[in-house]
Amino acid sequence: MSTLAMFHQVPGSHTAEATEGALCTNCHLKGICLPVDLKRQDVQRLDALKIDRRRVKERQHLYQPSDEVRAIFAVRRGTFKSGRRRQDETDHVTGFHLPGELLGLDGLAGHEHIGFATALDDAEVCAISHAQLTDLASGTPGLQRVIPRLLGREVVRQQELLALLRGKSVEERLAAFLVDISLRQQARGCSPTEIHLQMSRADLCSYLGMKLETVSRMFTLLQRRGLLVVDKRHVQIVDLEGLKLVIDPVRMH
Amino acid sequence: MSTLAMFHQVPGSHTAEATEGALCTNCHLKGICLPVDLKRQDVQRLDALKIDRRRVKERQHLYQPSDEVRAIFAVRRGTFKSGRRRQDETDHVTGFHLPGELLGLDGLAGHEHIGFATALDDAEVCAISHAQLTDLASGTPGLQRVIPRLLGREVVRQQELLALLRGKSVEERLAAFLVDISLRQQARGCSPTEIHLQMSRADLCSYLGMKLETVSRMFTLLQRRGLLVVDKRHVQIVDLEGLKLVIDPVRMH
DNA sequence: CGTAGAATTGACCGCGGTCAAGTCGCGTGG
DNA sequence: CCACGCGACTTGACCGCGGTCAATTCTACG
Repeated sequence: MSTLAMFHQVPGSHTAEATEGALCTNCHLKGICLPVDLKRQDVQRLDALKIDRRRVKERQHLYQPSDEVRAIFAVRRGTFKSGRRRQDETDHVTGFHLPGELLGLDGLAGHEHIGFATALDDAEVCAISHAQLTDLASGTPGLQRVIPRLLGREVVRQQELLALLRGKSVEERLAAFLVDISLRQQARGCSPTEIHLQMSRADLCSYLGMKLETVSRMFTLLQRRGLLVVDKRHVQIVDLEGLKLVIDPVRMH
Repeated sequence: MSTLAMFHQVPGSHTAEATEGALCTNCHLKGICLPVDLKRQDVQRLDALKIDRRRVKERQHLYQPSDEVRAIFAVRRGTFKSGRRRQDETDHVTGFHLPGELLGLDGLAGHEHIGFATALDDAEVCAISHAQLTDLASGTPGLQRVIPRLLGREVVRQQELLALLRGKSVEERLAAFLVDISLRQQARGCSPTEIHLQMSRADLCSYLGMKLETVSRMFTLLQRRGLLVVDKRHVQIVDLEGLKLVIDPVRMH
């Protein structure tokens, strides 16, 4: 039970990082980062984990393929792209990660990362080491389920993207992406209509499975229809409901 | 530590299911089902879990959307398809599961299944309940990592499919699928060249993100090239290396 | 200024979806 | 026994979406 001992200390008491105590309890992102039904006591126990903070500058990698897996990460500030490097050296983006979202869950499968995570702007992450994950697993019943939950969410997230790429036209895909970003911004208190895209068109087309020119064409198409106002990487959603209608067209056959 | 007590009993000793003792140790599928680096003692501890067996007949569901999540499953016999039901009532297949492979990991995200799993032929599964998963998490260090590992593998599996649908042509996708099945059959001691597809063309095209007619066309195309001999759902791979070359064409631009 | 990268726009065309007809195997019933 | 229907699969003709190639604009930066 020695691993549990650390849970019983008063948060922010006799540790060197006393000034950073109660990291999770005080974090404004905890509603996004953690499964919703976590009890307050459980969150307080998370504070006892001495979670490392790490800054990552724009265009720098948080991890790369074949890096040793040491931790999973939660974004505190900034935006990341994550994905996999194919054998032909081309990167395929499989996700964008806003503050409060997790990174590196695919690393849990083995000892080496098979993908990459890159900061799209100056960013900061919380790193939860493997040792700390083990502590979580040995913790109270409320905490034991945290890791499987988070990984389950990751699986679901991938399935959503899969469904997007399979059934939908390029226009529907871009609309779905914008609505998705809008909802995620809203979830963290940002405007659901004013979007500043941190990623390049190249990243976007890699993620959405289409060509750079097509992304461009679809932006202008949606703009022509009065759903968006696009100015480079700044996108203003004029008609959010109309955009949602684009995603699920009424197909009859 | 009470949850650990059951690990210390002798496998197959004083339990009602004595005749089924040492389920995992004696299972010929354990090399596929479990992470490879699991120690023999750890596998023996798994035997102490009273794992339920369950038969599922052809075309019957193992679980469906909105079913309560009670367990994850390992295929013992038969083949399953799994996927998600879209709001327009169409099913999208996201995976096929051969003996030794796991099912229902997406359910760990919440209390209700969001997808379905259906038997393609008469099948049998091992069901590992949530309570047993919790016991695993509290178990020895070797076992604590099992669940994150398996979920990590699931995430990776989805990423592979994602990459397949994104970058590849329909021809490359079908070739990749056949090579994948070939490798998985080989891993469980079956012939890597003689394949009997348990799934319909409709399931296949749903999985590969193309239309039924296109699947048919690609089968005949690969056959015309001398890579396959196709007879309904029986596929004989004539030139496995040639098939692998189809997957990764040398693109220069 | 000159150069490079990011983004947009246009012209062209091929892959793969759509529609339609045809084949094969199989169970059902007259 | 064949007729019939049904579902699974195949094959062919057509065409539209989106990829390819190329030119242009615009901003950033040295």
